[in-house]
Amino acid sequence: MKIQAVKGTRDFYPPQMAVRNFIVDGWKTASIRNGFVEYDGPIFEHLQMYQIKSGEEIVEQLFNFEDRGGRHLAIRPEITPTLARMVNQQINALPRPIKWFSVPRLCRAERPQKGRLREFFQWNIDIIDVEDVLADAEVVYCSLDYLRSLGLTRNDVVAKISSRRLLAAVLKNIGIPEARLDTLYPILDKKPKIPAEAFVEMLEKEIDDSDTVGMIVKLMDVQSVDDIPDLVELNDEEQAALDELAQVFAYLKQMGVEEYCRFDMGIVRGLAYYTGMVFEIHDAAGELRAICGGGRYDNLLSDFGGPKVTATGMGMGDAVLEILLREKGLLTDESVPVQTLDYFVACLDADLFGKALKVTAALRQQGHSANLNYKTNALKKQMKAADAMNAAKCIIIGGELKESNQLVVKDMKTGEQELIDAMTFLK
RNA sequence: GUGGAUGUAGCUCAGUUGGUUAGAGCACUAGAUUGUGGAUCUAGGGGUCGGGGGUUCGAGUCCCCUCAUCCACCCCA
Repeated sequence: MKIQAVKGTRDFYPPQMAVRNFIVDGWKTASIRNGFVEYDGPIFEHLQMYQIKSGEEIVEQLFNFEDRGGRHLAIRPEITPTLARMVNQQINALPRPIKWFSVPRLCRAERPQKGRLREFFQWNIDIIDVEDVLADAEVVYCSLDYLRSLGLTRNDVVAKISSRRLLAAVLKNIGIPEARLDTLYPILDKKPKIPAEAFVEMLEKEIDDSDTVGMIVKLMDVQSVDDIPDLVELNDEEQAALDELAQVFAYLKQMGVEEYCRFDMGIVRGLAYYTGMVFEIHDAAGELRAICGGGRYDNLLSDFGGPKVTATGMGMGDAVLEILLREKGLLTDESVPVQTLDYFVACLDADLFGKALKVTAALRQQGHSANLNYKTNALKKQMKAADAMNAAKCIIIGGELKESNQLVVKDMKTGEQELIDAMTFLK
């Protein structure tokens, strides 16, 4: 009976683990560089927690189960609800603003596809209790900061930024009732992914008035924030939303990443809970799924039973990122840092094996990484083993130990070797 | 849930109009070489040809079913 890995999961053999660590370590380093501190929660939560934000239907997309106490639980498909729960629990004790990051392992019961798996890692950063759009700009900046640190340039990636608040205000202004907005968002979100005619067709199904449909199409094609006043007469709410978005861009310019950023009315995000700036970072060619996405969600904490505290954040999965980095030649199996060994201890004579063990243990005791062959076979074999483990130095225990209590220490890189008194290692 | 493609060794793949005991390269193990690593050469281990059924004297090859994987759709927190 041969059992294989579960659909949509990956095995991380040492080479793949090195790649994963490369990505995850980069995320953590970028987070810390940008002033975020790490948190984590349990990998399963009450099923109900995911229904608050995403509705009843979400259940079929989750791995859920009942525990022996009859609790309905689910493996986490995202960490934002956990974050909301944790922050709410200690809201009065936490120093503000809260800038937290996490790299949770998540599971979703979806059909696997390119860049989309059933188990994956996702870098999350969130800033809580900062009303100023500076927090939104910081989230975008931090995402770009990481991508830039990998060697991706403005020719490789683009941050597409828009505003839910602006979109809602404009739609209301052209006569869309507020209650219709939530059904419209997923359609608008699709616009960049489908042909223009299909987009119009979908809109016409929802909206009877063809003038309104035409206006929406025009709006969605707007290339710059400055063009919006030409299309609609701005009311106070629209003006405020527009100013706010302009401020996001102003901050990003001050931080020197404006050439990565672009206004894009087509960035809507399917979910209802976004309240302000929304953004996605895509590969410049637009061939892959979004590398990351996020935005402001000022109502989430109160939806989870907490006080009304503002929040903004982003999530970046490892799957699309890895595909992009490999395509760009910024990640190969050879380019990833490999695990190395400080000392490999080779033993030439079975009689001396006890000494070899002693030296190895002493090296470990001193804080070095050290390893040895379990069999005393040909030196050639042992050198090969040392090489395979990326040993920096190889200690050879042979006749010199018997004759003058000395060991051969070979530098594996230069090939040079010297005789050193055994006591140097054994003390 | 829908559609398409693909399943032969750990990996990448060959395998003729159906014909005897299923092959190569890489990887792995050992040896050439009992005191010196990445190379070379030699040898070895490793396969119920995804699984089941059918056609046939005979199936890796043809037919049916099934399972799995990948890709696209749906969805995408």
